[in-house]
Amino acid sequence: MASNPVDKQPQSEPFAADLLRGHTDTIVLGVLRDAQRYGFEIYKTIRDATGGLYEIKEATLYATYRRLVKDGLVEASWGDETQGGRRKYYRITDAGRAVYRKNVQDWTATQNIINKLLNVKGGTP
Amino acid sequence: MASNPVDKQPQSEPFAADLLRGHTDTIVLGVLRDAQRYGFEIYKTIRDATGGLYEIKEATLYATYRRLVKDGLVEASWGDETQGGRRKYYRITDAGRAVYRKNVQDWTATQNIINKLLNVKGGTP
DNA sequence: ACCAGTACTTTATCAGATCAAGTACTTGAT
DNA sequence: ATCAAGTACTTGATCTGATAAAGTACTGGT
Repeated sequence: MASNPVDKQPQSEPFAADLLRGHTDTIVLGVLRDAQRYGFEIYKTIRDATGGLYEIKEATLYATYRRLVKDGLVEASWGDETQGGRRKYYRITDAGRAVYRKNVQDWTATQNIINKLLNVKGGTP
Repeated sequence: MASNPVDKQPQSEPFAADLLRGHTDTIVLGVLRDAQRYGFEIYKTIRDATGGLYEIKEATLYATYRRLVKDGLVEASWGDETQGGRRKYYRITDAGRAVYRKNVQDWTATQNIINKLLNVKGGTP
């Protein structure tokens, strides 16, 4: 009677972000490369950049911001929205740019490694 | 005086495997696609496939095997090395192949997403 | 006998992502 | 005026997966 529990296949459920684990810092640094942005703006930028296909959760991002600030890769300061609606702005530092460049390289290497490993075809031919 | 603490740059330290977090299962499934293998063999295959550049730690892999077996994606059985030197062999199941295919697709999508996000150039041009 | 390598295992720990909830303000609809 | 929804930020608890560190047990070379 088709009691098959494999039923929902929502075609494009928001991505398992765990696949990106370790890359969030780099993604945020990338978004900050050319302009300062406030936290929620970064969140929306990432969310919208993939048409909602992929989303990094707010909690994840705000934790990331804290980490990046602690490590000196970005600087933070409150905007002067005097009439309410506070926004905390983030700017990338020189150290942040250096780390960003390195991480992009590592990411390229990682892609190559995984692509290679996923093609491992068994013994020597 | 060059008291710069940025000194060591070992050219190619074994990779930060955390960059692959979430992909280990898929990599192992990939190695098992065409033949059954024992645990340590999988470990060496992965280690050697990248010339030692990248290594998934034994503890990580054995934990992965357990998880894959629990989820029915691989089957395990002891080899009949009667004179000692026990080896536990792993075989991919049909469910495992299905998951592998799906994961490879997800991985491709993930690459596209990250590559896109790392190129986010700011506002509309 | 000893050491290095093969082969498997367990326990504890850590970082990063997420859940769930909360605070506070603004704007649009009724 | 009030209410819901969106903007914007924050916190604490929890989960997963990777790792360190240690151990067991066997084999082959010196």
